[in-house]
Amino acid sequence: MPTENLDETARQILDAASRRFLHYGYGKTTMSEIAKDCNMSTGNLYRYFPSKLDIAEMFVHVLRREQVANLRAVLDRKDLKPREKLREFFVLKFKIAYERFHDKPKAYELSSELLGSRPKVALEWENAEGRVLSEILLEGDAQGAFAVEDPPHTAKILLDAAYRFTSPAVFHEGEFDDLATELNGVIDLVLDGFSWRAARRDTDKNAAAELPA
Amino acid sequence: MPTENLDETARQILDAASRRFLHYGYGKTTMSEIAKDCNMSTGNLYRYFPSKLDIAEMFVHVLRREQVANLRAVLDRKDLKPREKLREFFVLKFKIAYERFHDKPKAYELSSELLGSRPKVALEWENAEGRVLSEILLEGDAQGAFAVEDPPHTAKILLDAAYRFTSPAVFHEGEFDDLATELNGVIDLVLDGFSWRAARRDTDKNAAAELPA
DNA sequence: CGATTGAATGTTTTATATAATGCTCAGGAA
DNA sequence: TTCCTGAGCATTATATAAAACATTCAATCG
Repeated sequence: MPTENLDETARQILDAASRRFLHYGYGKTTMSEIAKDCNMSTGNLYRYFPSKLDIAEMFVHVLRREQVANLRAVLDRKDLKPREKLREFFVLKFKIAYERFHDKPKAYELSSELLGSRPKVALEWENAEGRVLSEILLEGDAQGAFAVEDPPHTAKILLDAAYRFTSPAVFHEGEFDDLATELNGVIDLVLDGFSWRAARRDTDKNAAAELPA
Repeated sequence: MPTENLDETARQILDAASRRFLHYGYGKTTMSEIAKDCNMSTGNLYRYFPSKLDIAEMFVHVLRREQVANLRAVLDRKDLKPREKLREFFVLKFKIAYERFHDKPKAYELSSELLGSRPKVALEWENAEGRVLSEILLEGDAQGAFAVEDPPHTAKILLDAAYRFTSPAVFHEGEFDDLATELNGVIDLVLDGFSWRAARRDTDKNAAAELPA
């Protein structure tokens, strides 16, 4: 699992910075500390990263890649039917958001800081996850579990509906189990919506078969 | 429409404070300014309100009452069917949240300030709106449009699903029309979910009728 | 010549001093 | 007794000075 296609020195810098970011937070780690950890001067850091913020961006980029990979793994599970995959996708996304907020406050602080000054990063993130979700929808559609005409659009709708539970920007105050129960309630309703659409598509198909132009 | 069952003097104080809150924001209005507007001393303010924050709380309480009344008005509209009422409820709630964020930044600031130190206020708010939504669901259930076993619980689920668009805590960056379109997409899916549940309940009923124990 | 350094620079954070503000209360007016 | 005042106290916010910081670049190294 190669971290990135990065120079050896750049990797070293990123590792040192990552350790400090996680332990002390973005604001409390200085460039000279990172440089000292790497036994080099501050000036040299700038040969590998344009700025401190770019180191942070690379840091969350790595985190994000892991998360998207975890979400994509749901797609490959043979033991789950499409509807179960959909549910698992959102429960996992919720878990990730909840844990990061509660167990890794420094990573949360870093994300906030970054998203404030680099809004594009959030968009890329959403798109990457939207693509995974679209694939789940497409697979489910092929197997007749969903009736999805425009997977990317429907994926967006679903991400909206689960926003409360999965957005890194929302403050999660309740207990994990309580929130998870509510999220499952939302998913139940959404899945029933898909059931209705699938059933209606079938009746339309039958009607078309009975009345060929 | 009596503002509150408040003392005349208390009303005067609340009015003066409200004007300043809206114009200058909570942080930039001082107790002595409010007192001066009312031609009284600062000390006297405390005979009517325990603290500045309590004046603010009363202020948002009044705002909230208006909003909940507007939402409740949807319930009484004779020209709308239950499903349309449900959609109108959420579109209106979205409008309120969007406009307050964009057109009344001071009121938004005040809400944030208050919700930070008085979390209970937010809960009361949610509950009041949940009650209105429950009534819509109950009415729709009676007319066969929805199949809702536990209206308060389902109301919570629905508020969760629309959280992205209706929460006063979420930053609304997109265009109004784009967000409204997405919200309607969520509602479409949710309504299809209700259609499925209603249809399923009917078949269950028929099955029970055909097989009387 | 590419890689690295570390002092110099302008900006941002932080520490400190100062002013403003929320709130209390002993007393006065009605 | 009820309502109100306004100076005084403790706290919070603002302005200012000092320190730390991110970033640059001419000079050095291998």
